[in-house]
Amino acid sequence: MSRLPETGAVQRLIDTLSLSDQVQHYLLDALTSGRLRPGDRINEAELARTLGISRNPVREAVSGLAQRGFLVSAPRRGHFLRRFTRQDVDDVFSFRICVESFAIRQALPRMRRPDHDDLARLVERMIAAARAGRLAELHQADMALHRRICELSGNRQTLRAHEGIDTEVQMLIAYVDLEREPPLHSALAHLPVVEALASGDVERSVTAMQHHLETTWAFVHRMYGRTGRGEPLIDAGDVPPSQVRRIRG
Amino acid sequence: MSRLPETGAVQRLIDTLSLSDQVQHYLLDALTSGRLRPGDRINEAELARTLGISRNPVREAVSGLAQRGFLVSAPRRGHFLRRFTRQDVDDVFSFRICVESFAIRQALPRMRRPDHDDLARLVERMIAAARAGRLAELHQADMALHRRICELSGNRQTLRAHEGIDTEVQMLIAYVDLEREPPLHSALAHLPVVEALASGDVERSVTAMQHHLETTWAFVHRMYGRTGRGEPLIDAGDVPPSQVRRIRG
DNA sequence: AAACTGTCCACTGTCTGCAGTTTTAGTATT
DNA sequence: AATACTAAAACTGCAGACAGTGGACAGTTT
Repeated sequence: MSRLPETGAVQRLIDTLSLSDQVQHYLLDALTSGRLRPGDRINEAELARTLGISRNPVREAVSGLAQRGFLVSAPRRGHFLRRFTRQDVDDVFSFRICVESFAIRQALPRMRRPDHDDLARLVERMIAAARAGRLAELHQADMALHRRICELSGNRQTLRAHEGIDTEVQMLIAYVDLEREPPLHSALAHLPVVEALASGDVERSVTAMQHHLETTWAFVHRMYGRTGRGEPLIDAGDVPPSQVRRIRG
Repeated sequence: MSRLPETGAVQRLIDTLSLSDQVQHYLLDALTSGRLRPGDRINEAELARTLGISRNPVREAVSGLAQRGFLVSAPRRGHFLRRFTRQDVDDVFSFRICVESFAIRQALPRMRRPDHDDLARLVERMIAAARAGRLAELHQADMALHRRICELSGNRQTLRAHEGIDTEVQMLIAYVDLEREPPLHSALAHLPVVEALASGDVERSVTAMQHHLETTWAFVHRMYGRTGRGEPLIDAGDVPPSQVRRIRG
């Protein structure tokens, strides 16, 4: 059985992802799509059975998501989807403004004509999608736009940070299936940003982006009950159901 | 035997971390202390034997570190400690400035007298350590100071991002065992930051911090060979040794 | 009725074993 | 001697299994 020379290369294209990675994507999709809801428990064995694989890849995937902060782990009890408080919303969005502003500052001086065209196309796609009522595509192009700006910054740390934020934002808006901004409004909101970028004016671009993000922030913020900006910083939101264990009095 | 009210807290001290977590700490220490050098391969089986445990916990730990970006994984070939380029240094430090400036902006309005005292004590400890030549303690207090500011910001995203940056910085400076800044100079450099914070002036504080970080940046930057800010963004530094595989023919 | 105790079940954390791939060492060939 | 080829060794990725822990429930006691 002479192994073909290309086998290696072909393989690399086919089986690119390990089972663990596939499980992670599966879970991330479940998380960001709202199929899994905050507080939900991840049952490793059951998930393994469902996917028809052993528990090892599942464990690696789940443990990775926990380390990245998307799940909370309770030793010997399992992993749970995070709960979110109003403070989490504020933390994520304020930090997001910080990161994306920084991305613009680094990206703009490096951007060339085709890059600007890229962004413009994305906005056009958003508008078209919004008009046609294709919300999924609108949402996807939205993320792509923000991500692209971070890519253009050329700063890997920025891009990495943005990935985390992005996932978190999706989780935030997934489980309050919100009447969000009117789609078209949401699409048009990106226009000033791209135009400012095209003008080459850094400060104007940053301001435009900040304004856009603050608007989104406000929409999401409104969905979350009063959970206390002023509350103690106890990691409260994260306790799984029955961990509310009585402190005997 | 009536359980004492503190039982919960005590438990948390007693019940040992999972093996995976212990392995991760072990590896993180190896990474940041420079005991493992860039390009080094992690041999799961060997590590498991060394620690006297099975490969599963090791795999989970390694996989987690890879997902957090501290190791690079080559499918079916193993995990390797990242290599760093000059661009990595620039990315990390410019982003660090972004994050810590943001941390100051959020932290300062929330800081009270005891918080300022905390920071002041840390600087004193640094100076004392520097004078006494206790470099490890100096280094530790240094990290604690920066971390404390992020904690005081009350923003979990900021704190999380800082943890990643912090680890990366330690890896950066661990493997070029550099003749760094003179210890005392390094300690004293934090004084303006803490003083500015105490004055309550946000902009002055941010400026002081930026200046401090830029100085450190310059020191580290100097250690790294010319690898090209202008080079393509190919993830080049990360290819493990023998991946330079011959293209037959 | 409330609280405590003991038992049972489900699940996590960990271990051992196997298959397929990559790497390496050794051998043959030019 | 250097290169191409081959066979063995090593390692990763995954599967299956076991032991110990935590949670739920029922029975008992105050």
